Amino acid sequence: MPELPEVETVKETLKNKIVGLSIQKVDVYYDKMMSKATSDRLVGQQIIDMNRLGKYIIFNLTDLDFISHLRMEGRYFIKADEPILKHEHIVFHLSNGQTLRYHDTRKFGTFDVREKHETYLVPPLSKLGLEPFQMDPMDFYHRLKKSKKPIKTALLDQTIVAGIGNIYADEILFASHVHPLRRADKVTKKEATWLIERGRGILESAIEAGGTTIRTYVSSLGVTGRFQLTLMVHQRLDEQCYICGDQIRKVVVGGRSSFYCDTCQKR
DNA sequence: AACGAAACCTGCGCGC
DNA sequence: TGCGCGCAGGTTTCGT
Repeated sequence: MPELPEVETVKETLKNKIVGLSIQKVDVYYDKMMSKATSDRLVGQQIIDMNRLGKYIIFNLTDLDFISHLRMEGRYFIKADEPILKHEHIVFHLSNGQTLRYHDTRKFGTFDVREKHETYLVPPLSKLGLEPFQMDPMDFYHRLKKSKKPIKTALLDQTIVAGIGNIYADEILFASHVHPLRRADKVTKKEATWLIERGRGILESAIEAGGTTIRTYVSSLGVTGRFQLTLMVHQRLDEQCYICGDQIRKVVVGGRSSFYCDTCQKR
């Protein structure tokens, strides 16, 4: 479910609530999600800081880094020590008596523990490209030049640029007037620059809005997002383009539903 | 090397 | 009311 802005919101919310606390016990209710060896390593560690790279949340612990990816539907909640709910798969017991709970309807989320010196040097984080905020537009242009994939697919490729998911990819393409099926190596320098710069703007706005886009996004602590971001194309099939009035269309690219305006976005 | 499909899971909305 | 299908904001793996 979450893309960079949502993950940033979750990370910031958690950071304000749990930094300084220690993990006293970890209960895993769905074994495939986290091995005993992994959960054992977390016990006794203090949460020193929290960071994010792309869509990964990084818990900086005393001796280790704990890396969490929410995939489609992962969420964190902080609760008192009360009965667990159906989709709560991992419960971290903290030193103030509260519990941090990992909730994931589809059980897609992943967890990794890394030695601090290797965190960014080994997968999964080592494989990530730069985020749009750090990406130089011309550097991005040259990366696109090497790819014959549709630009939509390239934007979703986390090794090319990190943090963009299906919703923001559609929005960024619309804002840059580029058709989702355009071959990546056919994107011009001007367009590559638009994709990065307008991408930054869209992601920043989304972060300011509390990381909300579609549906009832609920961040940590059960706080519902504010829905301040108006989506220009995503999920707007057959509705009118806000710019030209043409009908928004849909095409499947790389297996992902892609919404676009055939008039505003150049093929 | 490159691409799409399938896999990992569950729930929801839709048409019949 | 129930059933089957398609779909979901992600990523990896498998097969052609």
